[in-house]
Amino acid sequence: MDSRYNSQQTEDEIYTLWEKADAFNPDSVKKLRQENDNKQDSSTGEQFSIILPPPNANDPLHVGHAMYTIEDVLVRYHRMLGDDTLWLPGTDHAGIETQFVFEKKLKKEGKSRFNFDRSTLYQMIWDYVQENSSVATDQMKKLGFSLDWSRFKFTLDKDIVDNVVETFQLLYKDGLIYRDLKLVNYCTRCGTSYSELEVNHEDKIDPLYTIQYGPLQVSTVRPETIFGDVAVAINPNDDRYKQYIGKMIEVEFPWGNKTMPVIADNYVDPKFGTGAVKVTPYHDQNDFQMWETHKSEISEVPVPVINTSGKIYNAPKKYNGLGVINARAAVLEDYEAYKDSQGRSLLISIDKKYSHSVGVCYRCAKPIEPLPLPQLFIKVADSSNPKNKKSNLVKRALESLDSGETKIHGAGREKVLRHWLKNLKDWNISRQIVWGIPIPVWYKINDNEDKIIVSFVDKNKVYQTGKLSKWLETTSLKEIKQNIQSISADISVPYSVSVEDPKLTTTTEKDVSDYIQETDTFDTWFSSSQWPVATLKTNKKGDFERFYSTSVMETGYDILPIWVMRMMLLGNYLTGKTPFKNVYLHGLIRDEKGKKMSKSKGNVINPLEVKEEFGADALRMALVIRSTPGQDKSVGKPDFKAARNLTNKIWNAARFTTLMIENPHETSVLKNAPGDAEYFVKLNSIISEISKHLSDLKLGLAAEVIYNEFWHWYCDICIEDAKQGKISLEVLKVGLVTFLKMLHPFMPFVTESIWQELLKKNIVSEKLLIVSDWPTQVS
RNA sequence: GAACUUGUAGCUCAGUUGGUUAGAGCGCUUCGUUGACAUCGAAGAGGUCAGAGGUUCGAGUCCUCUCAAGUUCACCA
Repeated sequence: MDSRYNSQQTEDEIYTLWEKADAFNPDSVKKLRQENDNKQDSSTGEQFSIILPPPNANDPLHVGHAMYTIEDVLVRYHRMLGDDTLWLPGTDHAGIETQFVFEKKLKKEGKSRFNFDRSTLYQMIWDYVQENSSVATDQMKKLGFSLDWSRFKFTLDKDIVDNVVETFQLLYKDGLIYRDLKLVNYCTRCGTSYSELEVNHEDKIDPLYTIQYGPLQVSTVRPETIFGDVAVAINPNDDRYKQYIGKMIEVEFPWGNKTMPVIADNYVDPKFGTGAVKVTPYHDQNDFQMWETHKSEISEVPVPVINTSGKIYNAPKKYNGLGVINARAAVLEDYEAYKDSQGRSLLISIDKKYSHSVGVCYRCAKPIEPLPLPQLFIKVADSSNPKNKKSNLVKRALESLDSGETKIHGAGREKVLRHWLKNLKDWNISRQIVWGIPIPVWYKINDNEDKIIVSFVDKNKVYQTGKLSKWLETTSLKEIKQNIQSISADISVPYSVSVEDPKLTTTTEKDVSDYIQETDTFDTWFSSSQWPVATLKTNKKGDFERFYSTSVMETGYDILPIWVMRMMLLGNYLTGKTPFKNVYLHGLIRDEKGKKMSKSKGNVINPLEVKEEFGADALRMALVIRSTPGQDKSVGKPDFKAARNLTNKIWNAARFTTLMIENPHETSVLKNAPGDAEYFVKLNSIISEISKHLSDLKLGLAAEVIYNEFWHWYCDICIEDAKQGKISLEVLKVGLVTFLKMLHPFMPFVTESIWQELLKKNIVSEKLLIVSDWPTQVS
């Protein structure tokens, strides 16, 4: 053995050794363990399973992914204990993320998604993802993760897709799906709507304009939405304006006059601005709410004035087609120039330092546009049918927390989760992108041709959009369907939920369908939220019964609401059982100074680079040692270096112990030295301590204890004592074997590599450390 | 406005149901190549555990308040 441990030389070789033995597959581990030392079956009969949070299929790993180490430590520990252990890998299609990246690529080539019909675009993205799909999985192997690759799943695998669609149908049957025209959070750059969880809020300073509004004055930061106004609102207790309540007022605009009612609503804060608010139902959430409650007082039917491209429409001609920012400028310019009949300006004042918070796209940071779109929603807290316990998704999830069926590990995160669950709004699951699972909803065409807007690429590869009725005059339905980009059906159009065209199943006529399919796809998180159920149901027969509920879900606390919570909603709904008994939420990885990592700061750690320089074991140990769930963790070069030094220490301790056993000196005692009994007492207490910490999911502590005991007890004291014959070489060997086993989950490569050396020298008998027995009390 | 988290050695952090002289890594000082490891060993300096009060035989650990930092949510015409 060399005097130094060389991680580069051994790691790949060791991983191959495990893979060849099929040591990650629970179906072969039992046999492997028996063969390992020709022993009795030492299975515990317990089951232990973790579903890997699927990384994006087309992205390389970042440090956050290296935290999968936590899962690997648990899995390796339980495998050695003799539990029936599964760690199931997969990757995610990451709908919006991936399409966004792909569109960037198209843009570079001078193209856009509007050049392609849906199926062509889908195929292009598919190919693109396939090209990159092995990046993430290869990297996971480099870090030593003992994932059962034979059970690998991709979120767009056909069986997974079928499963997700089936869930949707179930939800629909249970009355938990509805289609409604609501204001959704729409990003006009990404071209899709988002759920409330995907909107970030940023503080911004924008001018606040106060304008004359009939006899009242109102303040707004968004004058461009003024075309969509249908009323003015004041607080019911505001004495200044009481006389106007319920009255119609005449409002003068630079482009003409309009009469509208004054409504009274408690939402209006009399102390803010002038105490009067213009009501634009289709472009502001609060206005929408006010409109809904005061519908009977407002005769005018609101119209949207901003479209999904962020352009003005349904406005006076000169403004139509302008982008939001340009429209704002144009409106202001006109206000500045305009004088009313008495020569006064309608623009009263401008507060240039007005600070407010603006919802922005989590993906591209562009301000979110609240737009009225018909979308599909999941009722998260349906109480209309108390008999059907399943139907209140939120309640079920809360119950599983109350009963302890689901335990949350992570400083204070359970409270956060409960808060989320209690305040959760219905979940918008429609996304206007191609890269995802198509929604199995079909709209009836007959009698609704005027209510369905279609966009498609025509014969000449030109993007066309308009009412279906208009296009059917010149183009066949078949052709439109083949080249479809998107459709938008009015909320009044009847629809069926079906995988196949509902008409085709009942008619003998070919291609004379009376239905057209929704072009929206599911929110990626809708499929992700079924991941523990779907991966096990679509895998080897019996896997679901064998491994569900899973033992641990380990992920970052940042996706607690967006993912973990939703898995609880749907997992419980689908199976009546929690998808995971424990949720382990790791903290964010920060740099050595405790600063957040970001590309602009240049302090991002690439796990693969760390692996190259210090070895995978060092990376793993540095991340796990002294980590606590829910708490952020700082790591930097000194930490990797310290952990790398540990690999070398282990290597040398093994080397030297072997040397002593093979060439005992005169001072050595082979067996029964005076200190042996006391030594065993200590060793036993270490074994119990480490085992307890690992069973309790206290990995940071387990790692720290084993580090200290190995280095400062075994190496510094025991080896020195053995040199002087205070303890025997026999027990020193037992100690080495025990420590290698306990270190293995954390540092699998160096320990297995030493083990193979010891095997050659007949110092150990079990053939593979990875499937060896976890140490029990020695005597 | 609210909730949550954090405050322990120069730095980054552990501290397991309250229980001897409060720990680690890095850094620092002084020694040291005697059968492995200098990616090492030995010895050592360094902490009124943010502050104040309380519960207790006993508090870094539990409770209350104060101060500070961070995160998230809500509102924003």
